[in-house]
Amino acid sequence: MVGIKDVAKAAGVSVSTVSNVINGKKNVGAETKARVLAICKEMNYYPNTVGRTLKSGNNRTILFNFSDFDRSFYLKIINGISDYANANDYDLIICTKKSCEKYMRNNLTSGCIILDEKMKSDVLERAARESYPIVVLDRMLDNPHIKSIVVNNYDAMRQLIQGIVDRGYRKFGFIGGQEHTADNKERYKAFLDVLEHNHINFPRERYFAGDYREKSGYKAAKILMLSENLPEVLICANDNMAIGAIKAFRENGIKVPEDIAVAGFDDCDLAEAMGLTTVTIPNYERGYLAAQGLIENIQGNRNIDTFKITAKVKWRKTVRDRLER
Amino acid sequence: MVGIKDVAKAAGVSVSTVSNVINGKKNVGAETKARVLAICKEMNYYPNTVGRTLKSGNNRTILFNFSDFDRSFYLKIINGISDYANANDYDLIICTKKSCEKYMRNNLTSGCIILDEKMKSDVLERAARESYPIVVLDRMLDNPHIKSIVVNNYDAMRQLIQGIVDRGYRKFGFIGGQEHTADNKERYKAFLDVLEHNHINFPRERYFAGDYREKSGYKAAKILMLSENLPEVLICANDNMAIGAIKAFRENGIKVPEDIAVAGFDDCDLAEAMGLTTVTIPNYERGYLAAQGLIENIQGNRNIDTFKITAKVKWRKTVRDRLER
DNA sequence: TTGTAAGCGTTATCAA
DNA sequence: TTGATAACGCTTACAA
Repeated sequence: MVGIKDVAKAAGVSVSTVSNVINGKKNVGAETKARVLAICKEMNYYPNTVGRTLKSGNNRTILFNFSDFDRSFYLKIINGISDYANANDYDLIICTKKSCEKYMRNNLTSGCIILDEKMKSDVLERAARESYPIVVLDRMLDNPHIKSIVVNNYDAMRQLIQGIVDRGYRKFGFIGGQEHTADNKERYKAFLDVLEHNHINFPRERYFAGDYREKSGYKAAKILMLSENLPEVLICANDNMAIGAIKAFRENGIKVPEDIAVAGFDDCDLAEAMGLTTVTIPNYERGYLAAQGLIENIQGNRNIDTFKITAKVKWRKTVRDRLER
Repeated sequence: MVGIKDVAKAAGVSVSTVSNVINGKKNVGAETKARVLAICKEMNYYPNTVGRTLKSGNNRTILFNFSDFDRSFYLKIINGISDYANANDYDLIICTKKSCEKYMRNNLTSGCIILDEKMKSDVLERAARESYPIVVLDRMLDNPHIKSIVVNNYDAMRQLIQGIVDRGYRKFGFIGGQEHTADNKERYKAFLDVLEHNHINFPRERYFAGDYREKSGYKAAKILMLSENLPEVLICANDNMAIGAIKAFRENGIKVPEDIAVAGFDDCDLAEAMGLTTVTIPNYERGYLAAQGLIENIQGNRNIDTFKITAKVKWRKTVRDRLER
């Protein structure tokens, strides 16, 4: 591998001169500069990031961590991050699982964005420091070097449920997601609050515990169908479960939305194709904002205020107006 | 940041001893080892990858490069790569766009897997070397340090088309993808070969040029509908275009498959939901095999034979048997 | 304007 | 069994 020394030798100058040239320092003669540059190209030389990083620390590189491969909206988030990073001349390293913890400790990167829910918060608290800001998605952390970017699940779910109430529905069913997640709690709380506000009773036996996966929605619907009378509408804490439920209904000859209406949350790819009423989250923008928030903090423009992203209800055909019969 | 020196000082030993301990060398006294380990934990010390890499070169890290965020099967490929890498104690760094070129030249990683079609082949030819093997997906490269893993598009398309012929179809339309890609050429060639073999005429005016995106399928279908008589079946070089075409047909009251049958290629998430007949590619497995091929080569078990992955036809309801009317 | 040399965090060699 | 020291490729004072 050709290194800075080889270039220096070939150009008949010292390594520092080569370094100064490739880093655009202006204390180099025009002639020397041209010669060195020519030789770099000729020898196909590229500075070694590792050597460079080790010395200087700062290297315009950020880290993104995720590990759930089932949710295709992750690609959109990555797209947003990638675009912002590129536009600002930062490199982006993405990693999955535990490698991330390692990279946070090295000065390979100058900061990171965390989406992986399996990443423990206390690890993040320990890794974050003045010279290593962190942005977390979908979780709230109170730390001077960590910025949170979260979706306003509560307001979006409130709008969805109130809209459904306004469309004449009174008898609700609910399939919850992974119970410990902040997402799920917020979504369920909004659901309950709106019903209460409208003096609508929600008996606990119409709550079904799922895990955000399609299968759990399918199973919950199967159980639901055992009961004497179906709810008028089934709210699911995410789209995957809603889709699972719809499949179960169809298999049993129950029509959506004629026999039961269904709503989800997330607006995944399938949601549009299936005509599922849901809540749409601007994922590309979320990634973009995360990268922006991180890079601003890296560059010293400190701002760790939590950013709440607005999500919007998408009315589609799995929920129709009961009053317009 | 706590470094090896800090640990050495705290433990009252030299840095080499600490290094030997954390690398599991056996030339260290049991007592010393225990003390050092305890202090590492206590001080929350993790070796710096950058320093380590700079010195040793080899660092059990591989690189994956992609840059198209529209295709959700990328996540499945990543999942496969990630699982194999993890199981073999390798770190995985994913990067998009041009950062990759940089990382290939450094010894940050020991090899890479390339999916990004925008990555130029000559760059890869230059980067590949004994100590830096490369695996390319979806392209064939003849280089002693590059292994190709490709999908057997030809056989799969042949099966699909022959199956459609067997189901009684004779009048075909075709929407092609990006014309320069190997994928597309192979798929189209198989299509033509099967028709010829069955003595079925395919007039060139029933070929439409697309670009693999949904919109181009939509537009092609719009144009198709201008003609006097529709083909009996429309073959699309991928699912996205097939979906676009189906949307166009539906908007114009043309029923699929009653008025025209449609087939795609890829088996994307939406394909199942829409009942699209297509070809399914085992993406998780593809990623897994790529990681395996790469790591084997890194470890000196040289094998650069091209690997052809078998894809399978998935018959669904957008193509029905014409004979069973 | 250019060169010398120290140092970034680690591992490897060799001597103690 | 342990420690001193050079080396990895680069940047950066500082000296020339």
